[in-house]
Amino acid sequence: MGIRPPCCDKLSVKKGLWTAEEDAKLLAYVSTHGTGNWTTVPKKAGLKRCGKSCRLRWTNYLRPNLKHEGFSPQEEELIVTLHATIGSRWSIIANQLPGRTDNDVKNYWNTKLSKKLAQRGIDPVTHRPISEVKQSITSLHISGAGSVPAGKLRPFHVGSVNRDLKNILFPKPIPSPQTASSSTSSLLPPQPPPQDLDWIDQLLAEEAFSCIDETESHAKEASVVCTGVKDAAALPYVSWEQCFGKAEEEVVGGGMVAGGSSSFIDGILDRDREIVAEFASLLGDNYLFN
DNA sequence: AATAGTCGCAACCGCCAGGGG
DNA sequence: CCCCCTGGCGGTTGCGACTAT
Repeated sequence: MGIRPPCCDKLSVKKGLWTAEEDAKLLAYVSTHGTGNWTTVPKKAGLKRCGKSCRLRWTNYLRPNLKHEGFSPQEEELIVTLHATIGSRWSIIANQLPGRTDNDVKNYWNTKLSKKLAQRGIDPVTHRPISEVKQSITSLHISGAGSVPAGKLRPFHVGSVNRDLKNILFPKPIPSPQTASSSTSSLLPPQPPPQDLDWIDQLLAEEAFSCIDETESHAKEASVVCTGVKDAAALPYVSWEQCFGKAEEEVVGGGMVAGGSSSFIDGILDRDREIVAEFASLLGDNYLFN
């Protein structure tokens, strides 16, 4: 890779905050001539700025119909939901928020939302409970090769912040009557989170809800692994701690748990493919996997 | 009142993809 | 097909405003 030439003559270009006069010049020029070729805009508008800087100033601040007030709870919800789903693709997220720019959304995420999530014990990167993320990291260290027991892998989880979107992406299976009424189980039957919580509380409540739900099914899977009995339905219920304890011993001992286990990275990649497929319309065809 | 620390936003930087010659 | 230019994007930094000591 060669050294890229600068996008403009940096020595004669002004940097830093824009003055009201510069804003007025840029606004006046773009209002009458449109944006067109940004590299020629500063010269034609009488500005000692880089074209790139002009474009940024226009799109992030001067463009009409931009919102300059704080983010509403509904906008917060949407940002968190979309970030949980597609990650830090700020331009795509911003496109779903009329009047907001990618820079706005990115700044708001970095300064407010990520901290808010972290304070509530949610990892802002994975949107999973921090304790669970730490445990996954510990497991990675234990296994060394990057493999984790089956139960350690949970699907990438989206909170309840946008129910319509979430129901499309992650339809929750209706609990079977058997599961729902299993009063003999040492685990409480899964209860849907109450509807009157704020979005972060709901996020936490659903995390707990899904942990219970998935822990039970993973325990069944692990039972098969631990006991060697193929038909999970025929097995007596074995607690998750029992099974995972045994599985972890095998991992520590150098052996990998057979069946039902998968690579941590593979799990992430698989989920990523699913997400990309679901959001193909937003991401464009280039992101589709063959 | 002075200083240090923190926060939030605007802007910059470097990389990449796409289009045109 | 290759090269160059431009626009777009995400990560990072700079700096003023605010708060705590």
